[in-house]
Amino acid sequence: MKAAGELGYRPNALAQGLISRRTHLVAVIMSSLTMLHYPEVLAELSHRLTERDLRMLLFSLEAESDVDGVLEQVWRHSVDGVICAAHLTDSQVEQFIAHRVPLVLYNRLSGRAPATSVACDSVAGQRELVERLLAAGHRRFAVVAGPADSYVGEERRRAALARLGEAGIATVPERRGDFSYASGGEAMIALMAEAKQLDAVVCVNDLMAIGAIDAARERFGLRIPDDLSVVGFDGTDPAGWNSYRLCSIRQPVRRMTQAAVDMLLERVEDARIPPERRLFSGQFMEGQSARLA
Amino acid sequence: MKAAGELGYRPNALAQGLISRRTHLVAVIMSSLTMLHYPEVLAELSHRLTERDLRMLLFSLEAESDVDGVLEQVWRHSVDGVICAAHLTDSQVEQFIAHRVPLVLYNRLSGRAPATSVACDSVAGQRELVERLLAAGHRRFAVVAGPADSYVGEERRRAALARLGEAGIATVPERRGDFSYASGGEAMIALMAEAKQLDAVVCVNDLMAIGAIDAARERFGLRIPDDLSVVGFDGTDPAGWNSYRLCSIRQPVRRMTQAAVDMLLERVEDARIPPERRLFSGQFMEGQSARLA
DNA sequence: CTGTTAGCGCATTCAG
DNA sequence: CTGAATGCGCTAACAG
Repeated sequence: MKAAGELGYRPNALAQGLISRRTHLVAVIMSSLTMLHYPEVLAELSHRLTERDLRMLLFSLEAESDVDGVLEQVWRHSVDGVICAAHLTDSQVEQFIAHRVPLVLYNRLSGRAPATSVACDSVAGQRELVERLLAAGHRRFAVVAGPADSYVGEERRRAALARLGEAGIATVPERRGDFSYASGGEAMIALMAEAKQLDAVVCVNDLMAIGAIDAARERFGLRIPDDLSVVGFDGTDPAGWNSYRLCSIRQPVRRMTQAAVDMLLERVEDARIPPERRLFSGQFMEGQSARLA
Repeated sequence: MKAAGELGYRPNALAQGLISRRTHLVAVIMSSLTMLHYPEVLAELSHRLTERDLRMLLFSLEAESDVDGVLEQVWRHSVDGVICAAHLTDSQVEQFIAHRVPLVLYNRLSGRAPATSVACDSVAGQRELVERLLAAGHRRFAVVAGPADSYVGEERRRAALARLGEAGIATVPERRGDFSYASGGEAMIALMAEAKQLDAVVCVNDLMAIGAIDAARERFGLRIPDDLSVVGFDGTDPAGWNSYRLCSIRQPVRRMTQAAVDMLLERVEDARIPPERRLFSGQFMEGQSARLA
């Protein structure tokens, strides 16, 4: 043992993994890495994994259709588990059970197939945002939604529309973006063309809200929040920049990633632990992009 | 073979790697994942690696001192090669040679120990920025530098000061930040306190430039670029946002990551290929944050 | 060309 | 408690 250390011996992780059936590898699957909120998630995940003596095998998807290719690699590398922040079909979720690879879904729930997941409560967060806007007297709303196939995007959109419906506001102009800055601006411009007058624009993520604000200011000379309120979602760094001071819901990324890693590791150590869903509340950030009184 | 495919057989990557000595694993080492420029690099790297049938083992550093721990893991996992965007000491670079693991440095050069690297030409880029500012008549400059131990940060800082020196401008107030938005704002405030009057602030990255602009506007009511010119470096997404339209140098991330992967793979396939340095020119982005005429 | 065997570097078992 | 044998799943070299 001492001689080993002295001459710089390192156990070979491949051989160890091959025989012990524990590779200390966790695959992380993410859709769009550049989507502003994900870098923070990734950084936190990386640290939480390292703390637990796990290594991260990162897969990012150019198109959602690449998932099968990624899963192929995942099986071959006999990872200890997978954290997935991309859309999985029921059949894909079932493959994890078949391959006996523990899975934790990040910020999304599974469909029919039950799976362990950790998520930020989009519904509660989105309702709170709308609620506050309503309380401040806003009546003419518009929504900038995400792609129809985005889980969180749709959840937030529906939550916003539902809460507006409860307040008797049934017709709400909508536009879909792709979560990007540019699409937020385009949505804003389209909405302004459609609706003569707007009080508040609800965007399902911060980046589109930022794009919307920039477009509202530049194209229409609107003052935020005096002429128009804009709210976002996620609580990313740029949301806090002076130029925006976005009213948003901050996801507790630290605790969520911690939970994801903990839940995954539990199931690595005991595969019989049943699926579990953990929902975290987001924190309301008042900012200055919405008139709230 | 057909029966194999039918019953869903997958070759075990561990066993393959153990015997063939090719794991198709590439370790990517990055310092601060949240540093705005890196998510883009990471996304590109991921795609370029996937194209070449390689998987990414991602290590992010909380502190630069973690490097040794990371390298330990790297050796154990017998990766095919490493792409490193974090600071390495000469002794660490030499360990790669000893372990016969090909290494490509990203946006940094090695010290004494020769290593393959790909980088964006900071000196040329920074000189171009300063040059244009000088040509437009700016004389009273300030510099917002990065941490003293950052390779690119120092390179850009020295390039800016050198070019200013050539123009006969010897005394330039300086502040160091940590590349973050907040530190850019703080540096701006400190510089305004020190210098009575400023024409241009040269920031060594976009994020600090954005922070500086926000602080200049909010704390001092300055109009950019009428009252003050601010330039950044990197050409990240937020630099292009309407609120900033930063004058900056865009790094050709796509080509740089492509080159990094290509150069690495060459050396995986033939370990005798000698070290090589590839320097890419950044592209000047005029933006609207600097008065250039 | 198909079928067998050795061994990659370990952990785990068993005998001594 | 120390030491030798077995096999994880594969590839490569070998024999039939």
